[in-house]
Amino acid sequence: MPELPEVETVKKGLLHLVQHKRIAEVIVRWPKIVEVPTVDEFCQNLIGEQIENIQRRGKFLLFKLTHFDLISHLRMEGKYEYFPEEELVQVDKHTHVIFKFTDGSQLHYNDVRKFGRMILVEKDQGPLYKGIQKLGPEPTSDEFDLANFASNLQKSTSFIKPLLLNQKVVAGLGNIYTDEALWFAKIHPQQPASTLTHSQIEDLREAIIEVLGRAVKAGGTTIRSYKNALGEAGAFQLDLMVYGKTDEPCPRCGTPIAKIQVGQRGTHLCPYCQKIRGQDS
DNA sequence: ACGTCTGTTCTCCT
DNA sequence: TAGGAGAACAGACG
Repeated sequence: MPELPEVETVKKGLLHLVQHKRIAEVIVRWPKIVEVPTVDEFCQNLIGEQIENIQRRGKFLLFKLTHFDLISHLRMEGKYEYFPEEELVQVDKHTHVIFKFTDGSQLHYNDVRKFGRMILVEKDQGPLYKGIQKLGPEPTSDEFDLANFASNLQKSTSFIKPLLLNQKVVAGLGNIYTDEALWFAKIHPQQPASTLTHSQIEDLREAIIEVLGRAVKAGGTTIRSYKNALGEAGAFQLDLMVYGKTDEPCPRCGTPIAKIQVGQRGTHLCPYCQKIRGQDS
């Protein structure tokens, strides 16, 4: 479930449920989920830790504990599920990490594809983790300013879509919201980033901020729906314009939405609205 | 039944 | 060093 808006929604949900709880025990059922340190250290170090706060950076969750930062990335299908009491707990084959709290409640990390990762580092060292350190600005922050964005696009030799997906120019976009933002800005995903006109760059920046902002307000988007997972249950869903709408009419002009491959990723666009129309360079 | 696709990102290679 | 392919996994779909 993880682009920026979904992760933000999970963060809020988790904060509400587990802030100030103290960890009594941790069980790791699929060791590869824990990247650093060893599974034994991971479990040992977490005992007695209290969840002071939960933050988000790009698509990373950052649990601020008493003596550590726990970094969690959901990758493709990672989910958290909360059980208020032991009697209600359900462990299935995709439950890979179990956090038991001193009050008897539990937080489970489920991940069908096992791509998600957890990293435990010393207190306040989370932002130094390599995956977080290389992230571009948050799309809502002042850092994501037009001049800087434009300069990054001009320096690139790649298509605009793969560039937006790599997290370095701006953090938090994934396959869905990149397609949506490019549609709003009327930019073809395969337009070379360095050929975008200034007006296209302005439109794109606005579209990114707008699309992600609206998705955060809506509580994210669920493509495949699962029950009971944080950030999915009961949330409003953002209405998507192009993602997953292959052959449906473009909401702007009625032309059927096309699906193509761009850099290994399925890509949805309106072939009429989104023509490659940058300047030569 | 099999090939293809999937909300991600890391490593390896050129 | 930038960027493309493949990998890490499991399941849904036609």
